[in-house]
Amino acid sequence: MNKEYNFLEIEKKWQDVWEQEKAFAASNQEDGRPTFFGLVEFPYPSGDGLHVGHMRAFSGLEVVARKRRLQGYNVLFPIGWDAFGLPTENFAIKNKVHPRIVTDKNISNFLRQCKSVGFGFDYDRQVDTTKSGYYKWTQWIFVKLFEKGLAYKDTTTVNFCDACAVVLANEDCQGGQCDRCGTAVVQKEKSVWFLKIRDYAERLLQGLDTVDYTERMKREQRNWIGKSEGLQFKFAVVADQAKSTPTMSKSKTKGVKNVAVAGAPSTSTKTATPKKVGNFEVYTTRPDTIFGVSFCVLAPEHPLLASLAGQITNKKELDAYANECKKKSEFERLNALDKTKTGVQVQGIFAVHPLTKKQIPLFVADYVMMSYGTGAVMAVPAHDGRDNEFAKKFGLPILQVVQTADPKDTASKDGTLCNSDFLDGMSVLQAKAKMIEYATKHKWGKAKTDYKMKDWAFNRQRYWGEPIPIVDCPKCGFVAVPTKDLPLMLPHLDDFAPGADGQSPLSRIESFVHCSCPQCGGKAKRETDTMPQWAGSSWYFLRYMSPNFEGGVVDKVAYKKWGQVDWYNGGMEHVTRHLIYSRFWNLFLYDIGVVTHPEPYKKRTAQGLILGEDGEKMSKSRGNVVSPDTIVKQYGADVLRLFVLFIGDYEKAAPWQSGGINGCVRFLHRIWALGQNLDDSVDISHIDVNECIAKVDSDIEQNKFNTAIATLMTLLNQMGQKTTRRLYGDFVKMLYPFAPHIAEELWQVCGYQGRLPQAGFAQADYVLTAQKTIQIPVQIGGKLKGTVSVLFDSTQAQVKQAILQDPSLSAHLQGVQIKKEIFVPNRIFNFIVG
RNA sequence: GCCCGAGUGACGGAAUGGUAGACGCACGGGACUUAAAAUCCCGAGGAGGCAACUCCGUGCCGGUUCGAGUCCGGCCCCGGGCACCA
Repeated sequence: MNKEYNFLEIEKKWQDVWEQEKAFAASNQEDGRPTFFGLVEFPYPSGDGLHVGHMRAFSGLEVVARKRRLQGYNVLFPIGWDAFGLPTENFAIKNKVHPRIVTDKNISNFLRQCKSVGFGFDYDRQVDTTKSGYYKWTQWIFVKLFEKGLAYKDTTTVNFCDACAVVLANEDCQGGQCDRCGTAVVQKEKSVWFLKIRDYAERLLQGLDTVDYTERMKREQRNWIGKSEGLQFKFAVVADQAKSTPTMSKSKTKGVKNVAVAGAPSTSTKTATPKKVGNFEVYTTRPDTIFGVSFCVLAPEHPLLASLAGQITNKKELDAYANECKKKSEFERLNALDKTKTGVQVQGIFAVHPLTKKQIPLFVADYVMMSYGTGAVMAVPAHDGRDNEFAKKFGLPILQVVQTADPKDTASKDGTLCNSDFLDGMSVLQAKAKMIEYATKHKWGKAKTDYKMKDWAFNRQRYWGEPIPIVDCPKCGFVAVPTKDLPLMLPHLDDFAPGADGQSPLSRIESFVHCSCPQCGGKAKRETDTMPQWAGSSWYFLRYMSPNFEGGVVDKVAYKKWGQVDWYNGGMEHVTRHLIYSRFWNLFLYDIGVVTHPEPYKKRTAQGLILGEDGEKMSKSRGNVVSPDTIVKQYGADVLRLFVLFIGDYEKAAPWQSGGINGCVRFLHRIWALGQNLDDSVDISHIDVNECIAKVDSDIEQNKFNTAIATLMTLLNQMGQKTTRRLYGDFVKMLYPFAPHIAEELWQVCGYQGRLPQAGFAQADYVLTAQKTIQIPVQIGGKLKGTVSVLFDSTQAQVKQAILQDPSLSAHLQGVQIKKEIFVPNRIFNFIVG
């Protein structure tokens, strides 16, 4: 071999070979090989193409997949396109091109880029969520959810993005801003389809104990699900006798009994027995503090206010306050610098404490949310920061009921109960349990588990999505489109801009809207909203197993072969979005017998972002985006692949440094040059090859690609100008997962047998021809004084002898009293002196 | 406010409680060259010293240990997640 390293030529050559050979095709046949299913998040094919961040995201499992192939695995490493969604639609509207055309163009560009860096995806298994053969099954899953009562339509207050003109799920607007465009989300009353993900909250939580996700991911998901345990109970509401007339109108509230509350309220000076006019429920996680309740707070939109309008004497004032609150967007409420409590007392009625029977004032305040718990809270100002702030502002009593070691630490949960009747002296934990038991026994409350996670708002008022396969029949109500009629095709449309009135573009197509009811055959109308982008991505990993299967979501034989994803890598931003949704859908498919694993992914890791050279997140508006095309053209695919992994810790963000690329370029050139100097007479006994192989092997398994590459660089440095054929071959094998083009070429031009992936991974069975010598640090009195050169695995006596024979070291020991010797084999020798 | 993660050379980053700074970049010196680029060799945490060597060094303060970047306690700062969640 006497050729220059020409990456353009080599990379083209091997990419063609791989394509012709279908080198990365997974086999659904049973052939005795172990299987590996590696999954990367399928990209959204935007018009901007892939950026180097995608490259890094894919490169991690690409390396693992290539290594598995060397190790003889049958590898499923697929790629696909999450192609429905707003950016394409917006681009289409702006440029007056159909989203289908935009999508196809973007996909072919993404595909070109993936192939140009030599990613070993199984390109024959591509899935595209916008193809009817795919979304047929997305719709089918929705129909099943509907049939099982897990999809329902409800008119309620939902998150809405004015700029995108769509309803958003909670997961779509974390932090109060629209995920897509950053606009502050507002609350709007809408009729919306929901999926009952809350019904799965507990199982989604429990399932986390059975999977290998990083602790951080599990924590974020647990946090998002937001389980809490406490007591839910009723407060009776009585009319204020002083203000209401004896002939006051009867309450229209259901279940209200006009029965006097037993026992006169001790604080009340009124002589007449107060009339019970209603009740409301509260939820608390601190039932132990119930004796410290000095008022209650309702959310501004709490239904009690409407139902007791007759008794409430300041209804107008309350309505005005509620209107004020509505105007504030969620974003404003979260980010307001001025978070001082506001509220209005409800005049004309009082709540009755269930234990002390005292009448306590009732307030309306926007720090209580209608969407969590019962929309009403018992306020314990001594032991809750928000209640405390409110009580101070409105001059309400603050009753301490938990004594803590530090008197200032009122929120502490390690205190002892006081001023609390039969709870006095108990710990917080004991008192909680006692109170729940007491309330249950006396039938005025019950233990309750609540979750912060909300049901999944599922429809979008846009064109470029899966049509929701539901028919609204005046006689039968909502009826699902029968399976035989799926897919419900997304009709072609020339004007796909959203309606000004927040209506879906599909509602303008008469022929689509008007249909006959699948149940009674009568005239009916179709649902015209489409599904969110998360729908298609919630089950795509299943489709890869049998991408063209027409008989269902996944072919049972293929599922049996691949089952769970062995290793899924993606971004942290999807942990409380896509990852939760897809775990939910998979669990549902498990319940209806489509799949047999309750959890879709055995293991999940996340890559860090590649930041721009300025240390900021890469974005077009900042102008700091690096395109892989430029790097591939200038330095080659292998250099790019190496560099995105060498740049830093794979799981942490790292800034792009164009200067650093040179290191990877030189590395490959030096490898190439060394290949021309193979000589089996070279002594390699100074190189611990076994250790290098073991290190590269284990580093790859732990996403520590930067140190795996560093180990290869060190090994190359140690080999110097000449090395043996065997060692060089093993080096090329280890290089293969990272830089496969040059590795395949070197394997061939250096005359090794066979082809690379079949050649196996490097075997760590080198026989050390010379005994290994190591340097052991010597400490005297805890201070490092030097090192001593000894054979590996020397005994304490041997090392000590070597130290005493070393003049500079033994000089340090002259005239000192050695009290103790600490010897850690192959690590350290430490003399403790007196 | 609550919960995480991190803080190491000019820079990206390495270090099962055992020689801090692997590997790389940038840098300095040298070789090759008419010259430059490329390549190769050498150097390099800081301070002092001709030198051998000495002292100081992983955000700050304290502790445990023969020995701490690593473990513990208390801060500071940065990044992330959740957030009037009852």
